Amino acid sequence: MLTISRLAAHAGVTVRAVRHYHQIGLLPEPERGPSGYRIYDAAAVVRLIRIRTLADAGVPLARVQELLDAGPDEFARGVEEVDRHLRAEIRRLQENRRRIAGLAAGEHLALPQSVVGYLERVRALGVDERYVELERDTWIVLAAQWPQQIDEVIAHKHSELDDPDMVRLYRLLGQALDWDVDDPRVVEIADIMERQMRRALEAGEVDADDGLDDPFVDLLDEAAAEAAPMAERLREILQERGWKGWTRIERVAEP
Amino acid sequence: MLTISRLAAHAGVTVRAVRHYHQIGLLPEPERGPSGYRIYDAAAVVRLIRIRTLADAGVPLARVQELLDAGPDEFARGVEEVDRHLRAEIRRLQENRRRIAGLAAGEHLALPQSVVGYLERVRALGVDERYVELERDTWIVLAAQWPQQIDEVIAHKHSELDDPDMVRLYRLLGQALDWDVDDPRVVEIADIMERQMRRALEAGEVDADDGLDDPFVDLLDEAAAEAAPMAERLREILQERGWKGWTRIERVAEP
DNA sequence: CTTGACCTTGACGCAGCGTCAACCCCGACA
DNA sequence: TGTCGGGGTTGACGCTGCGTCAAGGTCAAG
Repeated sequence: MLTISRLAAHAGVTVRAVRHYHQIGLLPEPERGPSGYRIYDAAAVVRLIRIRTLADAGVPLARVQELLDAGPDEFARGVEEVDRHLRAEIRRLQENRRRIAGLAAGEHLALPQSVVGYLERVRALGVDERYVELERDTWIVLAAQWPQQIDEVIAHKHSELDDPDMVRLYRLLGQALDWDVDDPRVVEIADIMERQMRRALEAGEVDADDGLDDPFVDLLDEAAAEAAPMAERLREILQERGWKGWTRIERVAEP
Repeated sequence: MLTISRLAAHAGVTVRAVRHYHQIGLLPEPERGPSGYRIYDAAAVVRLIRIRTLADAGVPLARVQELLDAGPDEFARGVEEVDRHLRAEIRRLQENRRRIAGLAAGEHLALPQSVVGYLERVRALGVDERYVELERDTWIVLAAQWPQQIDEVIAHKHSELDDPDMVRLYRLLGQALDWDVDDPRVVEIADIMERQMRRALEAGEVDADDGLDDPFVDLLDEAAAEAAPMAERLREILQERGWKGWTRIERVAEP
């Protein structure tokens, strides 16, 4: 005869768990002794061990119930399903581990390796850290939007950085965070941007059907603009010259 | 400007989850429009994606809070810990998969491969299926008790089966389930058992310090005895000859 | 002006137990 | 024989991370 705590110990579970299994009918209530104590036999140990084996594998207790009370064929099918579930779960965790791996390197979360590498290159150019952080946040959102295409997009951004004109642009943007609203140097930024936008447009690199909806693009532009006082002035200049957009380039009018 | 459902969609979570994060202070409550609607900006999307990245990795929300609001060093340490946790979880699931693998082969749950193989051999000898199930249940309990040593124990049981005397014993035990209480053939079983017990004792195979407590051994014996009417008679005969025990052999008196 | 799709707060529900609380019981020791 | 420590009993609330009504107010389109 076993008391509840000895039963639990033999099966490697807690007393509370055993009582819970009684409550939900997973383990039948045993006879009681004259004192009201539950009195178990060896069969209860066996059943309890089976329950734990399935439960440890992540099977919900309700399903455990079904499986243990089912015939051998239904049971076999259930076990196969459990194994599929385990495999899927393992894959999910491994995927998460890969994603987590990038941030241990220092970048602040939720970015694929490729983007982290790109940001590091930008930082190495001497671009202001605050600007790098702005870019980073935009990339976090974009990476969530296009989990597939992000590596390709980043590869293209990398190639853009081979152009010294683009490097100069980044450096200027970094400095521009501290400029006054009417700093005249904003014109140089506008010049470079116009060159680059024109080049991109001619190279057919501008893709209007990028999976982003317009209001969302506006929101990203707006967020970027909030960071620097001169942004509004830059927008005006570019608009006068027939350009619109930041996150996504758009040609709105011929000059 | 984003409404809650568009925010949720951009980050790949449910509206309910976003509200939950507000409730627990994980995501700050944004401004409200004149209608009382929440109005989000791009920063909220970024924060929300970060939250999900950590939460998907199994980090409890309270810990997510701490990590996101911590400095980069504390953050790095936290991420490393998360990775350790992920690795441990993956190992646990893989271990469960191995355990589950055995039962897919048909045996009814909670047994290591070695035991499944042993039971199959016994079954192949033509031993009654009901008796095999009795053995199986005992092994489930024993395997839970000695997860390490079980393979060794089973290897020894395998070698015992090389003895035709032992094979005969198993077959008789299978048949004996249907015998009457006073069937005279029980004597043959007792004879074989005595021979085997004596042999085991002389070979030094009997280990009193096996990690099982006495009441538990008695319980297992009792459970086995309940299955067949002749069991009690068998016990008496063996006791007269100075033997005790079934699950564990004990010499109680010289003849 | 009506739809139908959104938004709001508030509340209860779920698994799988952990953790009191308040009480009873059993065996050992003085 | 009392008592003491370590069992047992039921009952109830707590925890995480939301899902899911309910009972309304709002927004944009037709």
